[in-house]
Amino acid sequence: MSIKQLAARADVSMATVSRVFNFPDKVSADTRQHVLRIAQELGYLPNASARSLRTQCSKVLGIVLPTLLNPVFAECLDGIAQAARAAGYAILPITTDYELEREEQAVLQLIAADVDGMVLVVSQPATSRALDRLRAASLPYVLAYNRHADHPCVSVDNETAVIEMVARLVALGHRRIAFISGELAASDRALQRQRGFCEGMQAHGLDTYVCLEVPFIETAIQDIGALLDTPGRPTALVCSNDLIAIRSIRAAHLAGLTVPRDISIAGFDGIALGRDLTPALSTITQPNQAIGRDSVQWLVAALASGQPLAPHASRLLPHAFRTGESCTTAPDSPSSSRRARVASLTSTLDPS
Amino acid sequence: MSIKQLAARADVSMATVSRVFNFPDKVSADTRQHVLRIAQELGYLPNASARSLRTQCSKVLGIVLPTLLNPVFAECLDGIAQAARAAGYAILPITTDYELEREEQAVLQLIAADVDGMVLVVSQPATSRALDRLRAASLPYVLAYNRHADHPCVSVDNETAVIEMVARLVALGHRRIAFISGELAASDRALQRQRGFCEGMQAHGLDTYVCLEVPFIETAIQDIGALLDTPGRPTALVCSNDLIAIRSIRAAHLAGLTVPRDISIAGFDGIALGRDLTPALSTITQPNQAIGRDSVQWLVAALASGQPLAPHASRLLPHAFRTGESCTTAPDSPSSSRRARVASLTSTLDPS
DNA sequence: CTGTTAGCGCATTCAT
DNA sequence: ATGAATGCGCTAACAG
Repeated sequence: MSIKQLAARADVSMATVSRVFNFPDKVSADTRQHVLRIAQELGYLPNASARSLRTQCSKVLGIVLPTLLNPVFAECLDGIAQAARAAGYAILPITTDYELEREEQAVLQLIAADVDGMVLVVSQPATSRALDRLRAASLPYVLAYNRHADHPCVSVDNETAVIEMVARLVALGHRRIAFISGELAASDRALQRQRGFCEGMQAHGLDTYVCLEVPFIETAIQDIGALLDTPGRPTALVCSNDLIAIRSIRAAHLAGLTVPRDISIAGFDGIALGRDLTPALSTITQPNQAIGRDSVQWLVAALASGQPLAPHASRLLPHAFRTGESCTTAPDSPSSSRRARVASLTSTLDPS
Repeated sequence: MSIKQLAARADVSMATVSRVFNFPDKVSADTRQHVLRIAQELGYLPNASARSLRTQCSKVLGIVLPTLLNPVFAECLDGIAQAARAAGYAILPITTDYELEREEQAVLQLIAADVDGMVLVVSQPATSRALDRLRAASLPYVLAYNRHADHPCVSVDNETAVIEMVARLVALGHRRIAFISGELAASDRALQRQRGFCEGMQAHGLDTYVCLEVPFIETAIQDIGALLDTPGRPTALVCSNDLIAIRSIRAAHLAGLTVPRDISIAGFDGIALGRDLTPALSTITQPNQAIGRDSVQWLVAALASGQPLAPHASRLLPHAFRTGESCTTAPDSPSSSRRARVASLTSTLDPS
């Protein structure tokens, strides 16, 4: 079903049909109804490829994400999809599994696919070859979760968030606090969060702290278990993301520890599932859907206005602290009375 | 950068350039190298819209899913993305939030987007208007998770799986078993699973069972809690999916019950996260990524061969039982000794 | 308000 | 092995 056939059936010109769909106002009400009726009958739908070719804009956004298996990015993609739909754009998502080579391939494929712009989550904006390609093609893009002065970014203040989380744990009496992260080289977020942890600890004069990197999910729980099996084990863990926090809770359980009675565990990301866990996950929440939504809206606005996306206009969205049940006062802390523990179970003494 | 410009720079015809990319063998090695070198320099990438328009095939697959916020579909989409990439296809995913109207809109949008075929998860294949549209457009498609004699489907045997799960729980001494599901009308899977539950219970002469529908996630935990607060409360719950199982564990916790000591809870779906939970989720696993992968491979094979997708060739992928820690012997069962309970903690007495 | 025409970038005849 | 010409379906000038 092409515009030509429809035009023939409706006994009007192709241009009129085109106007009916693109500028309804520029057509008399009569002919508009007429054309629409026949279009309905014939099941006519304007062909996107032809339109893209002609207008040089595809109404498609390329999306580059590390993975969909981490709910953080699934939630973000959900936000992206919503915003894109609202703005009349389709999305073409590609996952990279944190592999730099695939980031670059993804960008090349999306350029070839004729996308109007991209939203991407890369590992390291500073050194990304994918971004070089993007600039070479002078395609508009927004980075989500990443943060870098030379690129337009939508993210949260990872460093400050973790500094604040450390302060909360310290206020709960914790002194031996460890930081658990995935592969640090895999993302700038992980590095920012670790930096925040170190700064936060030093700010409280706690300079002998542990940072544990658990690169492989297969062995993560064992590695964390080993840390918890030491005599001077930490009384609290700050985890670089919620999935690691969940595994840490499991590691603690396998080590015979109860969360939060024996050890407090905090996450980062605010995945929705964390609310439903037992114990409910205490975590730093980012507005994942909003990060996706805002990235798209900013990109679309730039596309519409023709204005370039200015890196200095990058947005930091607010983080927050979700009071769950996985953090409470330190076991050896003076305030760690029975009353305090019971209260923690009702979520009132969580870091707040 | 168009083929014309590249041809001019390389001092060959457009046709030759086209051959270099589509039929490298039909060009002499010399000119091929020459053209490729210049293409590299100029950063030439064949334009997808133009190619689609010309060849009438876009190398894009439309994907229609209920939501990405349930890890089941995120995992499935991951499998879809992998298989599509391997076959040289891009994907255009749209989520519908279980709304029939949006299923239909999605299909129309994807038809207009010129996709070569679709993989979709619909609510009710039997009555789906979206599928009508698809047949009207005579576009190849495969249904994932759905199961219906008139459509090509890739799914698991939901009914049998739940029957078997009931048998396992009965073998563990459970008699008062309840079934918890989301909105039954929202999907054929939910109905199949419930049917399996009823059959499974009757097969053991347990005809007084409870089926609880918790349509709204906001109140789900409270609704389940109410069920658990009754005197003759169930000793085991079979949940229609893993997210509900996780919420049930929480509901049990809030009701002062410990899982699995006081109550056993089983899920359905096998989301990866379930392994890392505490207690690890006992659940019926489906091969979510494989469901996505197989759907794509079948669709792509049909596209390549021109053969239609025969509904009777629908595939049932094998389900399995993941032995977690959320199920054990019934509290009032004779075999529910201390030893049995301890063993259950080490995952050896889970339904198996 | 409506019709005619040209061309977006490419793959594919048909020549050579 | 290579080149010239055509049209996929559509929109945007321009003409009327």
